[in-house]
Amino acid sequence: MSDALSPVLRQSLPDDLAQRIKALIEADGYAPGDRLPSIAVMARRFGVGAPTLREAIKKLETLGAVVVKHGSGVYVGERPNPLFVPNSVLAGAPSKKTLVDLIEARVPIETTAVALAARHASADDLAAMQALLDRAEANLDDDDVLNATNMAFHTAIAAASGNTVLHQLSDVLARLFQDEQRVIIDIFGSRERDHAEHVGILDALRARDEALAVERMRTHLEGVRAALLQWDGDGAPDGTP
Amino acid sequence: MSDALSPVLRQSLPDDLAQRIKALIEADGYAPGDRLPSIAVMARRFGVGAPTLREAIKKLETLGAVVVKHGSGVYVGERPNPLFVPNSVLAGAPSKKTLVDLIEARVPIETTAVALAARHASADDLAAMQALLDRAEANLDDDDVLNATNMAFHTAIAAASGNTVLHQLSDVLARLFQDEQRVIIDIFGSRERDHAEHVGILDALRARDEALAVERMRTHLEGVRAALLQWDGDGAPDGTP
DNA sequence: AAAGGTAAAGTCATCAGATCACCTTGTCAA
DNA sequence: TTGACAAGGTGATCTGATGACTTTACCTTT
Repeated sequence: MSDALSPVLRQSLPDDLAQRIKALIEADGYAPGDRLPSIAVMARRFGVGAPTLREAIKKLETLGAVVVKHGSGVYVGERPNPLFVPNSVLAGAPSKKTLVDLIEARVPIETTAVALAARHASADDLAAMQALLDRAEANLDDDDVLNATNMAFHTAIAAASGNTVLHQLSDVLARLFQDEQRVIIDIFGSRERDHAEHVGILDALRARDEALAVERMRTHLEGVRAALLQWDGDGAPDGTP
Repeated sequence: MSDALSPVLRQSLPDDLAQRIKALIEADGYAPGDRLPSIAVMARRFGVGAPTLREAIKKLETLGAVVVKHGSGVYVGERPNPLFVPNSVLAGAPSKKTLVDLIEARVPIETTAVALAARHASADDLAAMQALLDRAEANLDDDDVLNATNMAFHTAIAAASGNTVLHQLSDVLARLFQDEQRVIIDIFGSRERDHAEHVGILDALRARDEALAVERMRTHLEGVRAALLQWDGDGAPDGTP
């Protein structure tokens, strides 16, 4: 029935190697940040040529499993085993429609996350969020830092939900949204309002008021969405139909 | 302030090439399935060595932008520009906790998608869903086909929502869940019930009954979640903390 | 003329060896 | 102690060549 006598399901060598390197990382207990054996050594050990091994490493690098530092070595990535990764080779800026879709998708995800966080957030989680808000408040005039910090705040909430998938989802979506967030902030000068809303969300979390936290998160995101809709964006033509 | 005189922000050549190839695809109007110039030709044209170009292609392949067929050529992928891609080098099976997190994350996403689908689904969308359900019903005894078809049904709903991000999210999450879905189906023999629930959801969509569709989708997913919680899974140790 | 198999050309897969660029570290001098 | 420098390790990239796989065109056979 199915393709029986296929050529032993010949997976490409680099793909196979990527699996093996991944297995090696797990088996030998390499931790994030650790340096792996040099490419030359690994190539010899696996009995393959260096260029082939490089392809395997390129794949792992694309998936965030490893980080390659020229002249230094190959290191285990911070999150060596993510469920999914953002596309790092996106063509041009996302269209306005994509941005709206993005923010609309964040609403259900982040409201769910904040609800769980209201229940599960530890004292440490809350402290970390507070630290982020403090940092944001101290950098209301530095858009780079502010933007990164705000993003980290949203991600911290998702992390506190205790749900790995929601956490990773928030992380990826926020990252995709990041660049454009800057533009929006620039245009609408919503720095103070955003910050105030963040504070409100954290307050609700501290009070363990799930419904309030959800409502404030929803309002917050809807605000961004409204700003986005007003904006006469000149995003590149949508490359992802 | 920031690192001013960095070495011109030297991006690696393969990464740079990946961008350029992507740009080439867009600029020259290559459509999904089209064959790109041969590796040798592209290498010459870009003025780089073949192994280097291969690394670039490996990256694009990992991100789903292109598909490489041995002895045939390099082709543009079906979805050349996804916002994110599932990790194709996951270490071992996901833990039970990850699976529960996965299904819990699907609830807000797919209920939101089905709500939008109730409003926006076209006649064609509904027909496509019906076709999938027909195919599922005809294959209740073939778990491979059944599973793939059910997954396609969920994805079809998300597609009909009109929201690209929700669509891609559903797609990726369903794919991550797919392998384990089989185990669950096997254990709980929920083939008929699942199918009936799918039919119910489609009925609600046809009736444009948003609330009902949402409720049925929620019930459906909660059922899977409940089954999962009952299951004494022996998933591999969680590799994604 | 049609059908089938075969051979050739094109393309990806992989290797080997070498050179250059970059980072790290240890040494030596001030 | 401090600073500069020099050497070794490591990744980055190129060239050139060989093998494997696909596709296609041709040629033989019926």
